[in-house]
Amino acid sequence: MTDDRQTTKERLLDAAERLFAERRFEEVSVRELAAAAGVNTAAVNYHFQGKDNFFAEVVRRRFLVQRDRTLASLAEAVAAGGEKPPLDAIIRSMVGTYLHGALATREGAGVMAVIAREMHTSGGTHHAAVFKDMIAPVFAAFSGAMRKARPSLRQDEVNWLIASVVGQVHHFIMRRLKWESLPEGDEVRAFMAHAFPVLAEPVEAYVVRITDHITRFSVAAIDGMHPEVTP
Amino acid sequence: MTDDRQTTKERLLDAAERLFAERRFEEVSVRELAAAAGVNTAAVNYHFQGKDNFFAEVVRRRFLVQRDRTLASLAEAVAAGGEKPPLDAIIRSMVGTYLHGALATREGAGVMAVIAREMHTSGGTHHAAVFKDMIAPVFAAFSGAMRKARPSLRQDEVNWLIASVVGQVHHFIMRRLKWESLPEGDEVRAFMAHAFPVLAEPVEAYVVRITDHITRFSVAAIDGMHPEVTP
DNA sequence: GGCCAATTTAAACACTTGTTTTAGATGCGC
DNA sequence: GCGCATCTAAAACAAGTGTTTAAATTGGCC
Repeated sequence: MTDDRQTTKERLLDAAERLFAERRFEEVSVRELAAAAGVNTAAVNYHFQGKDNFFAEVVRRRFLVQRDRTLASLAEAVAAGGEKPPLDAIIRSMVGTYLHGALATREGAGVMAVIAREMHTSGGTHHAAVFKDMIAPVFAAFSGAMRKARPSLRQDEVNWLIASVVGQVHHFIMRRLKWESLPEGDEVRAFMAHAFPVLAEPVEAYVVRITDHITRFSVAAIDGMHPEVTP
Repeated sequence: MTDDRQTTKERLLDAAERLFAERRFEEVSVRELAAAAGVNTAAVNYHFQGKDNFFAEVVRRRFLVQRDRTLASLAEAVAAGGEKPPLDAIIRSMVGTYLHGALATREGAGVMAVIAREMHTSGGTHHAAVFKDMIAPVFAAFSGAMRKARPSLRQDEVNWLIASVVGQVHHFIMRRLKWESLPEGDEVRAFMAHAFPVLAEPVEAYVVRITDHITRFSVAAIDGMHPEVTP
């Protein structure tokens, strides 16, 4: 091999991360993965014993990093807030790191997009692992932080609120990904950009702007639905 | 043919509506569609000139009905409110009919699920038509109604608010569809039902409950972000 | 250098996909 | 009954899938 700076295994994982970011599992063929990595087709099966395992490995390699980043950011926001951290900071932390991880970071982008997509599908072998290792811990941490910020909230109320926040986050992630996937002259793309000029801005600006909107929208909603009893 | 109560064309359309409701376009094969309809495989190509056209026909047959139902419900809510219809009624109408159409009606369920899914994918030939005929008019009507209810809102502000509402709606639709697609003993399913007991209830109850939550959440958010100037 | 295991390669395999072909059945006006 | 257009049927087609095979190459170690 002329370029020995990476092993075949690593080249495959990197190429897969890139391809799976923009197309779903079934839409990317093994031959295409191998070609993008510049390796032989059979390498996928030799090193990973099948496409399924390979995909699982691609996801697993990155998403724990992203999860820990999210948890760390949340923990920081909680710690900075003292005994009763501000709700605003908690939601902003969650939404911000999630959006950033899903759209702006080169490393995590693929995986987060995968998760956001797989969340919305029946899913094969992977979904149990993704749920247990990624979604459940983040959900638990988010939930705990919110109850610290608003101790009067019941657990089931918190669950509803989180669902509304996550729904918005996913929607804006998908909206961006869809927009990016449309060709330059597409009329739908034009329509979207007209209604949402922020789509045309660089991804970092998009993330900041969306984070701000979701945070303010959600905090206002929570304060309105569950007003704090001011002594 | 022994059962002449439906033509081959109609049987195909009905079967397709059913199958496309739970699996995406590429996941359902022509052979399977034909088998489910009890017709020959080649019938799809004979009557519809290809799988793509067939799919487009399946969607088009129903989604205009759903669109008109949504617009009618919204128009009614606006009309009932007089000069300045209550925001609550408008959002409840939109969210309610959308959720109901997507989850509870046997006829529209498939198509709405398709749209909710296709909204979040690159999409092939269909997406332009879906956007122009379905999403754009509904968006315009929703947007107009909201500006009637809150005349002080600018158009771009309304767009942001609608995005947050729609994001929630899609999320709760997908959550239900995902839950229904999971097998009885699945641990993810158990986790979801534990955090959201309403998932275990009949779909009508689910729709009502979700509609209420999204409406109250969103109205509180809008009132909090853009308080009305009370003279 | 020579051996052996690990890796890479090109080819083939078994299977599924959407579509086309070719022949046959059916229904209807005359 | 005949003729004709419509429809259906089974089979074949070409292309693509994930995977396996079997030979070739590589790289380290004695």
